[in-house]
Amino acid sequence: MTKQEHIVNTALTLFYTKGLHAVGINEILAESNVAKKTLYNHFASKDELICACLAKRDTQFNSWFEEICNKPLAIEVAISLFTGLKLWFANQVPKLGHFNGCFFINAAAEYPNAQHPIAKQCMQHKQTILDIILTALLATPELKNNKVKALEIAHTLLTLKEGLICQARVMRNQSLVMPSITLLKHITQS
Amino acid sequence: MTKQEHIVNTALTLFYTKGLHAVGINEILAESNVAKKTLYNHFASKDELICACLAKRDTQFNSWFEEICNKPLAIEVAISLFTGLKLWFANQVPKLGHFNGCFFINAAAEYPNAQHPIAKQCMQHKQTILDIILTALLATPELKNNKVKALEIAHTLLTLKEGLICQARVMRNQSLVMPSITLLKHITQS
DNA sequence: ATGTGTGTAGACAAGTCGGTCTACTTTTAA
DNA sequence: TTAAAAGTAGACCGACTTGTCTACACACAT
Repeated sequence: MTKQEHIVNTALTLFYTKGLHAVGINEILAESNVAKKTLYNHFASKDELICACLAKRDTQFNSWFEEICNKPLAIEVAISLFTGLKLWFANQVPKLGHFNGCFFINAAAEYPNAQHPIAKQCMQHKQTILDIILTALLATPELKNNKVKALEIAHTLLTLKEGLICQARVMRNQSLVMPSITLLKHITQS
Repeated sequence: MTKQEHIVNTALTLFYTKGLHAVGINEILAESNVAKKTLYNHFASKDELICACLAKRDTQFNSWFEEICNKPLAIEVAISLFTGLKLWFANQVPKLGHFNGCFFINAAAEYPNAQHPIAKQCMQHKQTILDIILTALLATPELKNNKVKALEIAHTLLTLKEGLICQARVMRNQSLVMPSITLLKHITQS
């Protein structure tokens, strides 16, 4: 593992756990046992380091997300999506780390200016997630010839996903109810 | 308007627009034309001021939310909820100010420690919102004798609401699709 | 009129922030 | 072997942070 990767790994954990503004450069240095000069050799600024962390999390998260969406039938995509989320919320997905909400929603909350590179990267991530769901749905026999309906279902599933993540984060898993399979059937069949 | 209310109003706008960590005491003082001593006469710390802002937003938001949930039939509650959100996202609800996502989700993102007073207040807000939806549903003839189903529907509507708010915030209203009325019918009837 | 709020203006303390820079050491490759 | 590259440790800079405190002004009730 290169120094650069090591810094990003440490920084990502801290940023995701405590928030972007709450973690200072010095804390990252202390935690990763790296000299300040080394960090600034690899990243021009804190913002650039944050962007690298977002990129890393994007890769990490999407690979897991593609896995759980990869099911042959539309209803199975939906069910797998929500059982996967449930596992994540219960900290049973090691590669995603200790659950602390959506890193990109959290990051966007700290950088409200939509033109900021960090905000843009968060937008991009959400678009990618939608694409992953849509691709999975379009690969099913039920929906491969109905792009309009597939897109509509993808949007609904995405909305439920984001809603569940926020509730799991803010409510700390209390008062969290997953969509029933009956509901998912309605969504994927109607 | 008392000095205290004036300070909270100014602080709330700044906090909601720019984020909690991003806004300093001095910026609030400059914007509100108030002396530092005056602020610290009314609030013991920045955290306490933030809590006062959360409380103010809670009152403000809930009064609007109760209005839009106050419909005689379950399906109307659902439809009214999402048309209301759409108006909010489009900045057409003056009393809620310029849309910038859910203040409580944003705040919780900046204070990940669940024991922190700010995090607790965010949790409380979400519980209240669930109660408002549930109360509205239990007042309808379809659901007044079915508390279990009413609670299930309330949770689903809440999840969709949170998901839409996050998407509207992160994606800046791009790629945002409201639940279809057909879907809402399924949810409120099944 | 005389004290008691409550307000203003802003200096100040003590610490943190991101970021630069120097001096020195280790690793690596020609 | 030697020179360049990449690392360490940490002093330092200026700006900013929350919060305290002094000195003063005005309003109002006794």
